[in-house]
This record gives sequence, structure tokens and C-alpha cells, in this order.
Amino acid sequence: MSATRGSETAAQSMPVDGAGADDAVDRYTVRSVARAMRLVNIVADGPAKGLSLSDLARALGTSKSTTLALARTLTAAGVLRDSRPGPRYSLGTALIRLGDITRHQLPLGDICRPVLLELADLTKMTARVAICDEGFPVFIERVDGPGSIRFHTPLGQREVPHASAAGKAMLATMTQDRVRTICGSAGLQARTARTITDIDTLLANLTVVSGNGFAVDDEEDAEGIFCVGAAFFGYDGSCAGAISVTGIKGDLPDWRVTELGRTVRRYADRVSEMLGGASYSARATASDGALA
Amino acid sequence: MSATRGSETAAQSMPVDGAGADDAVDRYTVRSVARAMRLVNIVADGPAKGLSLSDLARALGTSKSTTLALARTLTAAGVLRDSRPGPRYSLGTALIRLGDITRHQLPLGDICRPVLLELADLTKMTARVAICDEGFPVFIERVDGPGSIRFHTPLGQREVPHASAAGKAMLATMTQDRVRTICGSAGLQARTARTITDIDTLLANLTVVSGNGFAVDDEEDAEGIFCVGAAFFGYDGSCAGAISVTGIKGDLPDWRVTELGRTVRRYADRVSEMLGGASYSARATASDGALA
DNA sequence: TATTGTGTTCGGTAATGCCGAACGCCCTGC
DNA sequence: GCAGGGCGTTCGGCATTACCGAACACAATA
Repeated sequence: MSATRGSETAAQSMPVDGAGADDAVDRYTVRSVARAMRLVNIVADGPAKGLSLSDLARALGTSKSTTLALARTLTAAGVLRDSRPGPRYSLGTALIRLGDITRHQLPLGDICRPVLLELADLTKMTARVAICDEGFPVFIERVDGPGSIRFHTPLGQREVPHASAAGKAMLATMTQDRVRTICGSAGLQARTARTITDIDTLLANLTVVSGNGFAVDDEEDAEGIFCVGAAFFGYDGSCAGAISVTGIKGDLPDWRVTELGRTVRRYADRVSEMLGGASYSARATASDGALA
Repeated sequence: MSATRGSETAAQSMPVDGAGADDAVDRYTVRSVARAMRLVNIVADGPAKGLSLSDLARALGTSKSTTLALARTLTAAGVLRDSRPGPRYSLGTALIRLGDITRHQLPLGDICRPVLLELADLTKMTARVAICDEGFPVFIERVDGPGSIRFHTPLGQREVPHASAAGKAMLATMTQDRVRTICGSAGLQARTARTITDIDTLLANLTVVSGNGFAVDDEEDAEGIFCVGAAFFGYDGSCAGAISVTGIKGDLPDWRVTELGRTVRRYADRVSEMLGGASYSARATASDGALA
């Protein structure tokens, strides 16, 4: 949307509003840094072979000289990378380092990794763990099962809560009001023909999830993909996140789903114990589920 | 220059001397962005529970208000995270996403991951792959073997070339002049009592490596740690990187080392083939090794 | 050759990032 | 109790600095 400024700058008595549509200019926002981070995201969303400087300038809506200064600075920091020939910018290895450190600094990462390894090996599916970020699942670790098909399962970004097993497992631990709030702000967007897009249907589904202790995503997020997830709890009793396994839909007969759900729930309980939180079964006997 | 630099940024003593004395201000360097990236590195090098704003201001050498603006901007981008209570800043999940995307955009990542999985499973050791970054090894992927001990093996940062199996495997593919240049700039720093710190001893060692097709790190990088690595080659015939396995020294009898070396070399050759490059054995027959 | 695309350099300017000082708040401890 | 020092936050105001546009050199098209 290349916000061309310069038109409304006539009245200089006005406080700055000519900064364009690109960023909310609070007093406590450094514009060049915000732009730099947008630049990194543009490169991340671009092709693997990288983007040219002109591409970046167009996408960012700034002049080439400004973009060059930003890109050079980020390159010097190792966040971007000059891929020759004809300087193309792609993501730098510093991001691998920072991402790796982040996963190790999050307490859940180190706790869950051995659990995921076991789970992936046992189920031959891709095992993942998500943290609960204001009600939204954010996957932070992934372990592919032996010989499993590669799915596109991005890490570190918010996923929709209503169309994934991990998300529904987390929602099922909350009050109906909170579920309505979260899904209201997120919107129950359809991802496939089987996605639950109605809040009442979803709440009914969550009641089942709460009773079972595990959630099922039956092609609700992507065609042909099947997930089973279960939540775990922190020392304060609140839902800290969920683990889930992902595989191909056709491979699983119905009776296997329940078995798989119990398995995932058992592993989630192990995570809860390591976190000092109560496991699902302990919670289930204490109260009749949180969904009231 | 890489962003990692492992320097004294975490140390609190910085000669502040007023403002802009800390960064090289070329015309094509955006100061606030460079500062922001330094801020991220400070948090990355800090404790897992995060740092307070005052800590950041001290380490960065800027006023609290400036630091607050930077930190707020980075937090809005998801690069940093507010960990309550008493606002502490730690790394945000956006870095997990960016690191994950970076690993997938690097062509080697997707190619090597299945190889590493097999290798880790076969050897019961931690398998890693490094790319060759101007002669320095940068590990970009790691797969822990089943039941293997957790090592501290950071990803995405330059390692010393002379004290790791992957580094020596890479050096052994280069000319003596280049090895001298690289090691001259890096310095043959001692990491343990067994680290090779003499350039001639190193070159002699590299001749053996070149003959075998694999390199051994026998407690040269860390006490009690044992590595075996082998280089692989890109379509242009140059060394693209190396794979290595890491384990506990005591576990391995001598005859196993040779066997392990041949195994790692075989897997490295597989990577070379997938990259369209010549494998070690093909190169060995074509010329008597690069180290001439 | 004309044309359009690159990436790069450099003035000039006002927007903007920066600092310092002041404020409210929570502790700790004379 | 009240001083003391830590914290995070806010704001005024100045000079820095990040920004744009124009001009340049070069490559690949037509």
C-alpha cells in the first residue's frame, strides 16, 4: 500500500499523523526498528532464494536508499544474509541461533522434548507442543515421527484455537465466557468443510473434549490431516499448553482414535506432573471439568 | 561479521562516554536498528528468566527511556516478551518462528534432516550438520540420539574451525594457504589441553583427515567429548559443510572410531550426492585430496 | 541503441530518536 | 515512621539522524 506521504504535511502544527499507514506511531515506538522487523518478516514470507532490494523497498513502502540502510544493518547483525549473485537478501543464521536459544529459555521446551521424542516414536506421527498464549496455541517444538510425512507445521506463531486439536484441548479447560471471548476476537473462520464455525457447536464439542481429556481434529484444519491433542497444566492450575500428534486421516480406524487419545493424555499428564501441576485425571475428580 | 560475536555485551561494564561511541556509524547503518539487535543479543545471553529494563539499559549503554522505546517496539513485534511480574524482558516466540523458517529456507536443512535422523538413530549419538561460512562451521541442525546425554550445542553461531570435527573436516578440503588465512584470523585458541594450537601440527592432522575422509575431535573442544565429522560438497565442487556425531569419549574403543568415521563419511557422501556434488571417494580418486 | 531494470551514492531537511529530569511506586532498612 | 534507593513510566526539548529524491553506473532486455 506504499503510503506516499507528503500530501497532508502542510499543517505543521498538527501532531505527526503523516507517518503513513504502516505502523502505529506511539511515542514509545521506534519507527526504524519496527520497519526493520517488518522487513525481516517480509523476507521470511518470501521465497527461499531471497528477495532483491527493490522487492524489499516495494513491499516495505520505503525508498530504496532507506531500505538499503535497513537491510545493511540487519545483514551486519547476521539477521539477514547476502545471497549472491546480484545481492539478494535472505534470512541469516543469527535467527537460527536466537530461535534455538528461545526454545531453550522457555521452560517448556526442555521439559517437553523427551516426551515428544517418545510420543513420536510410539505413534509414528509428528508430535508437537504448544504453549497457551492468551488462549491461542503457539507451537514451540516439533518432533517428526520415524518415516512420517513432512507436514507444513510452522513454529512460533499463533494458530487459530478452534481448528486444531491442541487449541480445542486448551479451550476445553476454560470457562464458556472465556471461550466466547477468545473465539469472538479470533473469529471462527472455516479452514476446511469440516471446521466448526458455530460457537454453540464448538462449545458442545468442548464438553466432550473436557469429558474425554483429549481433543480430536478430524480434518478441521487441513484436508486429510488428523490430530489428537491433550492439555497440560502449570503449578497454578491453569492450562499451560497442550501436546498433540498429527498424521494422515486414512490411516486410523475409529477404535484407534480413543486409544491414541488416552496415550496423548497420559503423556500430557506427565508434562503436568513435571510442571508441578495437577494432571487431567486429578482435576477431573476434583471438579467436573472447567467447562461450566 | 557475524552477530554472535560472543563478546562482552553481557558484561555490565561498558565505557559509555556519552552517546554514539559504541557503534560504527557508517552512512548506511541505522543506529537504532543496530542497537535493537544488540538488545536482542543481550537478552539472549542473559538468564532464562529475563532481564529488567534497567539491566538492559545498563548493558546497552543507553538511557532507560531510549531502552524502553526499543524494548517496547521489539515486544510489539514479538521478538521480545514481557514476562511478568515486574516487567522482565525475555525472548519472544517470533524468534522461534523466524529461526524455524530460516532452517527451512536454507536448502541444506531439509536435505540433511532425514540423514541426521538416521545417523543419530544408528550411532546413538547427537548428529549435527554445519554449513561452511567463510571457512567457519556454523551448525544449523541438531538431532539428539535416543537416550543421548544433552550437550550444550548451540546452533546458528560460528564455531572455531580447528577444535571441532566438522571444522577440521572442512579445513581438510582447502588449500594450505586458505587454512593458514582462516586460522590466522580465528587464532588457534586452546579449548582443552588436547586442542591443537600449532598451525603445523594442525596441517599434519588435516593431511590425515584428508586421507581418511573423516575428522576426529578427541577431547579437543571439550573435556570428555568425542566427535567424528565428514565434509560434503556442493554442485560446484567446493565444500558446502560437514556433518558430525558427538558423544562421550569413554564409550568408544579405538576400532570403533574407524568404523564410525566410515559411517559418517558414507552419510556425508549421501548429502553430497543430493546436492549434486562429488562424494569424497569420487574426489579422492580424481585428485590426491585438496590439501596440497 | 533505447529502455527498463538493477544497486549504489550523496545533499539537504525536518522528522525523530534520544537524553535528562521528574514522577509515582514498591521495597529495604536505618 | 520516614529517608533511601531501586524500579518503570512520562514528558519537554534539542540536535541528531534517518529519511527521501535525484543522479549515477551497470546489466539485461527489446
